[in-house]
Amino acid sequence: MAATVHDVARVAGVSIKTVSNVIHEFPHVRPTTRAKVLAAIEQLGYRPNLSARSLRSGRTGVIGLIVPELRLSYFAELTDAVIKAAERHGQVVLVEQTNGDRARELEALNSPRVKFSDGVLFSPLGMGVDDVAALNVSYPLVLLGERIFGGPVDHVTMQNVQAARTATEHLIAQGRRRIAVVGAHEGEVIGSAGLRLAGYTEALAASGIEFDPALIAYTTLWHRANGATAMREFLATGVQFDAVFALNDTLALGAMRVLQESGMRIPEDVAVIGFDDLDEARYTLPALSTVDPGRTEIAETAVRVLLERITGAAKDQPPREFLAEYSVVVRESSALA
Amino acid sequence: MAATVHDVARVAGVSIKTVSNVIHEFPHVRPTTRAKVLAAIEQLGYRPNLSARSLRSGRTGVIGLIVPELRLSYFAELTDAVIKAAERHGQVVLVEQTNGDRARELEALNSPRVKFSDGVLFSPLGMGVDDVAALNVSYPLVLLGERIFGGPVDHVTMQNVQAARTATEHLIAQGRRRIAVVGAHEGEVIGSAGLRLAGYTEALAASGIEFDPALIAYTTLWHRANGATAMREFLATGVQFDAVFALNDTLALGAMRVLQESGMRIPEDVAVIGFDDLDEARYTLPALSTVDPGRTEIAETAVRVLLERITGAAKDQPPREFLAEYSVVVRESSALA
DNA sequence: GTGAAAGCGCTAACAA
DNA sequence: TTGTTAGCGCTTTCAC
Repeated sequence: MAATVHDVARVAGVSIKTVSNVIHEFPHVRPTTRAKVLAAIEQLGYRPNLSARSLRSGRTGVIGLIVPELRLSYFAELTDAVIKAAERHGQVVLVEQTNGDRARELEALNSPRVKFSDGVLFSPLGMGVDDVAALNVSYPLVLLGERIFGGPVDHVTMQNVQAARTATEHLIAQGRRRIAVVGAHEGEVIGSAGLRLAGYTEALAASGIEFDPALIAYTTLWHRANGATAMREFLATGVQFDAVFALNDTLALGAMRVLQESGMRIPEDVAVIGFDDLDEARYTLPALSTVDPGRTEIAETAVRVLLERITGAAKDQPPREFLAEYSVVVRESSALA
Repeated sequence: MAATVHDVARVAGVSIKTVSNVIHEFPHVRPTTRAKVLAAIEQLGYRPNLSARSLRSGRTGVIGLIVPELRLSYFAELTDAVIKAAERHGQVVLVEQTNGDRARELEALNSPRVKFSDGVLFSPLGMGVDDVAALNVSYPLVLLGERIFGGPVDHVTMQNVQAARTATEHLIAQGRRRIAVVGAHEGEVIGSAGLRLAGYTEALAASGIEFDPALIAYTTLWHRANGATAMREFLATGVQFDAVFALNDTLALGAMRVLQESGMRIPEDVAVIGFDDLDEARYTLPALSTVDPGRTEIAETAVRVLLERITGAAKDQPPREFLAEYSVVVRESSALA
């Protein structure tokens, strides 16, 4: 079996307290003693048992991250950023996937498995404002995304409405007037789709452009295939448009593919802009214009805020709301030379 | 503070053993007693402390996954598959990133943080055969990828040489003779790049096509930008080619973009095939032909094999090698209508 | 069918 | 400067 502090102490000829002192780099240990202990640790291949340590300390050094699916590039890149941010704080990340399914999200929140972590970052997709009560959990929880606002926990998110409005204004500034939207969710008000659509309509209104329901394509999940399907339906109906605002990059890529297949030129015939600033948006042909929603900042803020709750540093604070800075990234797909 | 078994026992008016019996669904508990205990659990919001439980049981139910970067789609999709496979076995996954950096990989193997898990799935990129000794760790470890073979641990990988050979043969069957390679690693023999290149040369030899070093592009990391750069260099040198075998899909996408920019038609002028079968390969324009290396099978096998080691079910087995089934997925980028 | 008590490996208060 | 010891919350053996 694995060596314990007792084994180390015995081999080194000291007490376990001394071993502990060495491990924790207590200042007052005689160099010779320290050397003996280190030698014993080396010899036995001793590794502290983290279960025991955390039972004692009440902390595990693990934070949970609950996301829909790593297959969705946005969440892969978010998870990447969260792991890196956590690492800077000496924390390690346990990742659970919910598939964006409401029932699984609710279950994940109550799953004892997640209790291994000191706290949880939660990015729901299926849950909505009606489920806000489910966020009342007994462990530190930080909410991500835009499904739920005004909940009982800290919330880190992006400026969806503002950013979508700026993106739309960019298209309008390019002289576009018939701007199609891909990826709306029927009847949604809160949520990425609803908020981004709101930003779009705000921009139209501010420019005196009439909102045309025929230009709004509804999809369920934001997969590439849905962007493609939505675009095929636009083309089939014969509705005229000179720009596309895809509510995320993945949809944009699917839509671009269909536009190109049909012989449309991007951006000459149709300008396209996405949302998320995925790595791949930079390398498509044409390179995809998009909105950088501040993903890295979101990850860093989320980890920092969660740790403030875990350590109690933010004990007396009411639930807080953090908004990351966004920027519109103009690339080839929306910029006439 | 959080409730413990003692609190539950007190509220229910029973002993902690009875509480434990209820939690573990021991058969011989009187229904009325059981109900009382469940009520107390509910009332107190009791959740078992997993640190204590795992200290006792020696198992955490956590498996570690060490990968280069989730930003690389291949690893995002692999991680997705691993989490899903682990979930089927009631395990949860702790993800660490190494950036593919050798030093960080070595450190991750010895990091006590990873010791929280019962065992580890390790996918190195920077380490090589010379580092095989570092795999001698004191916890269950399963190796993924193709950087190290014949190590002291179970290894789950793909049939790189065979699959690359089949992919190349597919291009040859389409009548291509000047097949460029994108993504080779200078001097590498073991590793995805080396093995896939070997499959390529095998296919050429079998068809009596001469190997032309001018057709091999070397890159460091397999990012899209490198595929693009490699292709630009090909075009600059003026070397003739009628097909491209990109050693992974991401490189293929970068290369395709440059080919299209330069006015080449895919697949008429240049056929392109990648490797990995990423989700996105299905939705590019043209849809990318690729090799499905059996990622899901790899994830499932890896989790199963690791659990066999953790539980001791495979205690007496020597290190084993598992190869997933692969298949060439022919799409538009390599198939003349 | 239920209770009492030991101990998993570690940390830290207290003693020496 | 180092040693002794009491738990952290849980499971489980052994009594009752």
